[in-house]
Amino acid sequence: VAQKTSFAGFAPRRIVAILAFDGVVLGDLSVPCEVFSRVRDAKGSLLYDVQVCSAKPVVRAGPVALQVARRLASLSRAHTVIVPGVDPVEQQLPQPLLRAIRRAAARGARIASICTGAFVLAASGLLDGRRATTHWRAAAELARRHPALHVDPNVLYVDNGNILTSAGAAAGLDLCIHLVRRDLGAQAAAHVARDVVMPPERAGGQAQFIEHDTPATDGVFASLLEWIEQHLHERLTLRTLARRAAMSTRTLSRQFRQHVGATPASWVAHARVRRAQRLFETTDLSVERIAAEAGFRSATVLRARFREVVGTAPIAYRRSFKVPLSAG
DNA sequence: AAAGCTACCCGCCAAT
DNA sequence: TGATTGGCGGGTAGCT
Repeated sequence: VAQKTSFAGFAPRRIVAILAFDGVVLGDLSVPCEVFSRVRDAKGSLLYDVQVCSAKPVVRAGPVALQVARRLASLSRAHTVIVPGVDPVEQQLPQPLLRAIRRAAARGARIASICTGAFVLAASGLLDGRRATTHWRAAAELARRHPALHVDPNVLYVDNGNILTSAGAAAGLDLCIHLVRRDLGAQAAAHVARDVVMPPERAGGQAQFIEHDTPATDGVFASLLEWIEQHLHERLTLRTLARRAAMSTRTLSRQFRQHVGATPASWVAHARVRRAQRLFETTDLSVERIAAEAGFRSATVLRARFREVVGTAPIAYRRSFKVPLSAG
């Protein structure tokens, strides 16, 4: 049950506690700092109290050492706890940290992880039996180390109510905006999104974006994925791909799933949407034309698939993401 | 908008 | 003998 104690005309400033620890990813730490400390009411006063907390006064973060003023005890008053990514993910996490997270959750605080912060939440046991996401590159490892989770590498973030996880660093931004929307409504979310220069379409909804990178794969599949990219406009059936890879269709489906982590057809479908996205961003081509370029059988199919994956209509997407040509 | 069709996906199993 | 392959068939997702 979320705390919604507010008296008429007076809303308590919510405490957002951001955890720091050895190996914390600086980008993931700073994004929530930026977002939550920019949210103000109409009179201009801050609506969140951002507090960075750690188990010890100084923590190591890549090339720098961070001096952190607050200790874990501060979590006891937090409305929301943000867990940034950890690198490397294999490292031992201090028990007091995990205990503090569990205690905060048990108290009813909202817990959200960014990127590989999901490994910290998983280690605390809070994600057992739940759907979760993390950076796509780490998704398989997360699933391997914590079989009790349902890891979904294809979404921006997963909202389980009081436990949330998000994908890469950029998705952490989406997650923070999402939290603001839950607390204060769409208008406040749109306002802070504008403040950090995030496009309104992306800020506005349940859109679940796909990360654009291709997974690291060995020989045959790397070149097969490459070949797919170059032949998206053609008809790519399982049979075609299998012939290309010199395997039977059965073996291809099996190997593809094993090495790439997706089925051939769904991979091709996503690749087509990504291609369409890029064309909408960088060209003025018609929907029909882009459909053809990206290998959709019709503009209708493109609209459906695009909406399904990206969460917005193609034209609306273009309106907010079109990259302007540099003015001369 | 509904129905029929096609291609996909995956469990199963014999063959390599 | 264990691992991988590839054909088969049924259930189904997505397109026409």
